[in-house]
Amino acid sequence: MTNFPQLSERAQYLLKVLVERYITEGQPVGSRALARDAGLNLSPATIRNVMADLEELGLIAAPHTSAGRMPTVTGYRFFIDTLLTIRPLQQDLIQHLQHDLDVQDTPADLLETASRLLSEVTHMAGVVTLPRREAVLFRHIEFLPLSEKRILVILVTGQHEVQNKIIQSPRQFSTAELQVAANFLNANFAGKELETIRESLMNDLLEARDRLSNELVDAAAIADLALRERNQQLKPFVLTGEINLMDFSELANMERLRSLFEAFRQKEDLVQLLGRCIDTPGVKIFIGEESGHRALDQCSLVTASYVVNDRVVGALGVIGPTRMEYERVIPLVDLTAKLVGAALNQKSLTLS
Amino acid sequence: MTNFPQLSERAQYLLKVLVERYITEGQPVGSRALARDAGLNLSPATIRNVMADLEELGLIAAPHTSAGRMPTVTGYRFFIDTLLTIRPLQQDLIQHLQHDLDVQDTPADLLETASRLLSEVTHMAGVVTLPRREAVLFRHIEFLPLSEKRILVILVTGQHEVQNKIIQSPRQFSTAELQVAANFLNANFAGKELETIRESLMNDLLEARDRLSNELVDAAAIADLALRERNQQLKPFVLTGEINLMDFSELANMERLRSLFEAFRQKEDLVQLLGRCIDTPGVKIFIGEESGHRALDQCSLVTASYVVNDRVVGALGVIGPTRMEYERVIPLVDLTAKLVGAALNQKSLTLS
DNA sequence: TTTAGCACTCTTCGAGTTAGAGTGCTAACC
DNA sequence: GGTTAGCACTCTAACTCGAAGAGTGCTAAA
Repeated sequence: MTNFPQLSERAQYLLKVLVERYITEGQPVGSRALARDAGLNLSPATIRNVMADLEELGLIAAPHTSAGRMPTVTGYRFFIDTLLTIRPLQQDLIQHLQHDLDVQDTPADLLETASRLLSEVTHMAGVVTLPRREAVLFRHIEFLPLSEKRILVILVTGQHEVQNKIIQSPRQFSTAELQVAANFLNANFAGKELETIRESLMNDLLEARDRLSNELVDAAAIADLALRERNQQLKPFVLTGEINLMDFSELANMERLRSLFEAFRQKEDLVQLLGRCIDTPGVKIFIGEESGHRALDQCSLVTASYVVNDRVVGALGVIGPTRMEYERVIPLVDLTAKLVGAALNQKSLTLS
Repeated sequence: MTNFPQLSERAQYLLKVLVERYITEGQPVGSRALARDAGLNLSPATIRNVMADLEELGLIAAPHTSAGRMPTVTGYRFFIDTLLTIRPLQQDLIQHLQHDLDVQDTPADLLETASRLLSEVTHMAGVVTLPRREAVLFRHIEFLPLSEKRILVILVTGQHEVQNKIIQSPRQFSTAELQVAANFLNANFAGKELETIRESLMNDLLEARDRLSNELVDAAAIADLALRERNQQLKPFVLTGEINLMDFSELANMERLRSLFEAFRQKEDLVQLLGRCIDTPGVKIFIGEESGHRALDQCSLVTASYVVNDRVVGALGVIGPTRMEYERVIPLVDLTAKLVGAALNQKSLTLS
């Protein structure tokens, strides 16, 4: 956390007023306007002296000589860390969130809803990572024969997530054979970790191929294909409301916007950034260049990690211009993360 | 099809050259440039006379007095309908498409790939509707108990599509009970139409409640919930590469772009438009305002319907600025539609 | 029918001007 | 010492102006 002990109470207060005004107006704030807003009965000249100090410290800056001042990244940082007065969420908004995030639905739908809510409430972009699962527990598997050697695999994990893919089997299997294989896997491995299952199957296969029943060999072969490389990471997060960002004048520049959207499409930068949030619990904020990603230079990212079964497994947040109403966004992101965590908690309780 | 019999061969040829040049250059075409491009050994003055005629007929227009001419919607229409020389696709591109669209994958992934290919090859936006299924055939169902009265339903249809949702059952069921219910449904209804199954179950239930086994009553109750209202229509098409559209100067306008992207998000306009394509087989083109949707005013849409089992079930295409290389895009869309149809055909052959 | 010639129109771009906003500095004030 | 009025200064935004360039339409001649 940055600190500026050399700043007087008054200077801090004036910085706060300046940032607040800049956030609502979007225009550099001049000394006259600030004098009026502050309500301290000080003349613009006095204010100017203070502003010069603040500029000296790198907290505010002027786009050019004869314009007012606007907060720098450091200025925002200090504002958020020590000056911000969080506005509690309105009661009806809280209820709205609780209602929408409590519906009994698949995890995928829940995250989609969360992302949509974040973007709708803030008029910015909402993002939610899929929960991380170091331990993906096997719950249930189903094989359906398609034409020739193709098999439709349906895999249900302990988190009630359903994945399906088509595999090419080495030879054609009958419905009955596949049923036997699925039954075997379901009966013996429910609740075990996915990778462990594969390994153990492969070991059995190598060690004792001769002594095993044909069914078992088949089951192992298919299971190996079915459990190999899951495609989870292709869609690492849900992003909603990107186009809201077109409405902000500070982003309304084709090149900038293009590279921002390109970053959203490529996903890597955001994944990396959201990954950093998962390490630390609570709300985390990246202002402008703090993110370290060019495309996000003009943006801020307010995130919070969400917790399922006492483990931080994902992060969600809001992406918008640096000039955003942090005092509203922060509690919103915070609450949403808690609600998402709670909703997912309910879901992953049992293997009944 | 529009026709202009009053146009001389020469005038038509000049129109063609003009449109082609406008498409590649993006600038209004003047008489001097057109004279050079046409290679007819005519002076600019002569060309000007012809251009005046073309303007009279509403085929070209000038943005202002002293600029060159550019095609109107009518001009593009006439160009496409009667002047266009289709450029055959390059052999390696054809192979690329065949390869990528032939991979054995789930239908959802196939459509995703098709959309991506369309956008990547054209540097515009690609769109693919999900196949329409009047008759959704039941193939297989699976019930997994979650906490309390919640049940995870996995439904596989005849088209190898996997849907999953969570339902609230009237009372708690054991794994075994659910297994019995699923077995009953799988054994008796595979290959039947989804709605028919629901109706028949409900009828049985009403007519002969007393005489039926408890298992059957339970199975019917759960199946009713499980088969009710599928959420297919929430995602009616796959759209890719929208951000490519930001690179076109004629669309590089915040308001325009914003409303275009908004239309993409709301989906209705596009659904309606693509729906119109499903009625007629073959390639269909909407130029600018022809689409009848404000947001698409500056865009053209080149679509083709795709056919599975001799039935037109979907459409796909490319969205870009009216100024696009139709002679390349048309055969691309055409071929892609055929390949998608063929790939889906293979998949939905059997219930084995 | 084609073409050269020419007057005309319209856009684009840079230069020049002005009005306004806001600053920094200085000197006076409490 | 903190505060303030006054003032010169700077920079932007918006406007005008003029010149250059592109392209047209019309006319009259080939």
